Amino acid sequence: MADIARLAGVSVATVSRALNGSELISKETRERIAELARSLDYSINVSAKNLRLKQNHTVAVVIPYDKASRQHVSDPFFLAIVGSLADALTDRGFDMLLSRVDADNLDSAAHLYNSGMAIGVILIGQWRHHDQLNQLAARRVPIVVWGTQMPQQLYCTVGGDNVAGGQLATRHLLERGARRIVFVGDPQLPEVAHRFKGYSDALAAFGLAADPLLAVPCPFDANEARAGMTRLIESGVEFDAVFACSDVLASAVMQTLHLLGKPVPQSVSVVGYDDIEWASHSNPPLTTVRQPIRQAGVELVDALLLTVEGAAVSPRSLPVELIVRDSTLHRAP
Amino acid sequence: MADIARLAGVSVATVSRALNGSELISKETRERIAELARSLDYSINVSAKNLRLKQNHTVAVVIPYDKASRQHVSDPFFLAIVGSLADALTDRGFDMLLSRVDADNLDSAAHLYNSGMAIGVILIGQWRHHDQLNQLAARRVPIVVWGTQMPQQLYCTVGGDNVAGGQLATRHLLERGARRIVFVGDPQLPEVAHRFKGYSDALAAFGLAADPLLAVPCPFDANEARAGMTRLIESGVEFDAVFACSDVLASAVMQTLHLLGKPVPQSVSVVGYDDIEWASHSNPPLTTVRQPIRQAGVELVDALLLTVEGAAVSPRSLPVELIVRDSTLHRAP
DNA sequence: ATGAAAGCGCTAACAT
DNA sequence: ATGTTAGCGCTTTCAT
Repeated sequence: MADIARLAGVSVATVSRALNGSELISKETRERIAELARSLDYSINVSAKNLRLKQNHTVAVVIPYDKASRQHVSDPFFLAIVGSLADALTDRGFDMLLSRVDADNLDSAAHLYNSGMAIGVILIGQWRHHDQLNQLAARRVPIVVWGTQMPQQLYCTVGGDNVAGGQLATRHLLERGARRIVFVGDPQLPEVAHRFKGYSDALAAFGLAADPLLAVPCPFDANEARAGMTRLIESGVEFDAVFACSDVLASAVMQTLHLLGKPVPQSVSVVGYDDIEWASHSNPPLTTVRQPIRQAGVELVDALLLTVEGAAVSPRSLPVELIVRDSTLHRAP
Repeated sequence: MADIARLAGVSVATVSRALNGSELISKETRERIAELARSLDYSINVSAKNLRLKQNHTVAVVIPYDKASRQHVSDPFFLAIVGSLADALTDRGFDMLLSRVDADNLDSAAHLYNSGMAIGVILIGQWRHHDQLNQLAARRVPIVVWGTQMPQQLYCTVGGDNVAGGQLATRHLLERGARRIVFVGDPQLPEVAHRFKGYSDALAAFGLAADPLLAVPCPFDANEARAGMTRLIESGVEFDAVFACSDVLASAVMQTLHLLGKPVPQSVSVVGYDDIEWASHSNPPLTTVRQPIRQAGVELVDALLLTVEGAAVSPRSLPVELIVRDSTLHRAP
C-alpha cells in the first residue's frame, strides 16, 4: 500500500480510503489508485485489516477423525455437507477454514477460535462427543454442530429429523408388506438412536416390536456392515427387509445380500439414509431418506452467525423426505 | 497478551517469549505464564503474529465451479482429494482455506494469494482453464493444479498417469475378449484426452482402431452419461464393453445398461476410473483404475511448498493401478 | 479532499 | 532473565 501511495503521489491514508471506496476521495483519484492497484496485482492485506478492525470473516469447519481407528472421514454424505457449507459461507462473504481434528482432543477446535483465526466453529458430526462439545460451548467458543438434539446441551445442533426419518423408512417397508426389518447402525450415536426410535415407533404402530435379533449394530463403516450382515445371514435369522442408517451402509448391505444369493428387492427390500448422489445410480436404485444437504449448509451457517452475535440459538431439526426407488418392492403381506 | 502480562506482573515481551518457549525465560516463569494462558483460554493471535513475522501457514484449496451449469462439484473423487489435502496439510502444520471459485473468473484465486490470506493455491481440476492457469502463474501466484501435463504450461501439475490408466483399462478389456469398447468421457478435458490416447494405444497394440461410433462424449455428469449411453444403445451400435472416465460415469453406465436389458458383465463389461470407495460396493463391484488419492494430497502439497520457495517444480505424474473386480468378465474372443 | 499520527497484537533487536 | 521500543500493514481520528 505504501508503494501505491508513493507511485500515486499521495499518502497511505488516501490509498486506504480510495480502495475502500470512501466518498471523501475524489472519484478521479479513486480510479487512478484502483487502476494502479490492479496493475500491481495488489490486494489489501486481510490480516492487517482484520487486526486493525478487530473483525474477521473466517469460519472454521471441523471434521473430527477417529485416531484410534485411523479412520478419515470419507463418507460422501459428510463431504457433501462440506461442499454445502462452502457454498453457504461463500454466499455470505465468509471464508472457510477446513480442519481435521482428533476426535479425542476437540480442544484444538477451541484454538481456532481463541487464536482469532475464526469467529466460530461448525463441527460436522456429533458422534459420541456430547460432553466435549458441551465443554467447548461452556468455554464460550461459538460452535454449531451437525447432529441431533440431546438433553442438556449447551451447544446448538442442526440436523435432519432423525425420528421422522426412521419412521418414514420403516413405515414404507411395513406398507410394502415387510414384517421382519433388520436395523443396521450404531445406536450409541445420538442420531442413530433417534432413527432407531422412529423405527420402533413405526413398528409399534403396526402392532410389532423391535426384535433384538434383527439389530446389526455397526458404525458408519461399510466393512463392518458387510461383516455384520454376513453374520446375521449365516445365523439363519429370517428377515424380509433392511433399514440401513446411511447409504454407504445400505450399499454394503445390498452387496452382501447379492453375494449371498438374496436378490434385492425380490427377496429383501432395502432402505438407506442420506440420499447421496450415488443412491440414484445404484443397482437397483436405492430407496432412501433424503437429508436436505443444501439447506443443511445454510442453516448451519445461519445458526453459527447468530451464535457469534451472542444469541441463544435453539437446535434445529430439518425435514427429511422418503425417496422411493427400486430397492423396495411390494410383496404379499 | 497484555492481560496475561499484567496478571503475571511481567512485560508483554516476556509473555511472548515464554509462550514461544524461549530459553531466555526462566522455566519457572514460563510455566507460570503457560498456566495462566491455559486458564484464560488464551491463544496467540495468529494474524498479529503472521503480520509481524511476515509469515503465513495457510494454503488455499480452490474448487472451481461452473457457473453456467450451476454445477457444484460433488464428484466423490474430488471431495476425496480435498480430504487427502486436509490430511497432508495438517501433517505439515498448514491450515487449509477452502474456496469455491467461479471457473470463469479464476482471478479470484489470485486474490487469495495477493491479499496474504494464503501462501499459495492448490487448484483441484484443470478442466478447460489451461490459459487462465497460465496467466495466474505468469502473475507469480504460487499455484499447483491437479491435472495433467500440457504443452507450454507455466504452472505445475500433479496428476495420475492418464495415458497409462487408459491403456490399463483398455488392455484389460481386450485381454478378456472385448473388441468393441465404448469410450465415455469428454476428450476436450486434458485428462480425458490422455486417457483416450491410452485407449487408442491399447487398441492399436491389438491391431484395432478407435471407432468414432463408439465414443460417448460427455462431461463428468451422471445424467449426461445416462443420456449418452441410452442414445448409443438406441442407435443399435454393437459393443461389448465400456470404458468410463470416472466411477460416477461408470455407475450411470451400469445403471443404464441394466435398465435396457444388458446385464453387466455377462453382456457388457465395464471399467471405471478413480476407484472411489463406492466402486468396491457397487453391484457388480466395479473394475476400475485406481488413482492414488492419499499420495495425491501429499504430492500436491509438496509441490506447492517447493513452488512457494521459488523452485521450478516440474509436473508430476503418479502411478495408477488397475483394480479388477466383477464388472469385467472373461468372454470368448 | 488529503495528510499526520496513533494503535490493532505481536516479536525481536537492543538495552539493562 | 527481563524490559523498552520499534514496526509488521492497515484504518481512522483529528488536523489542515
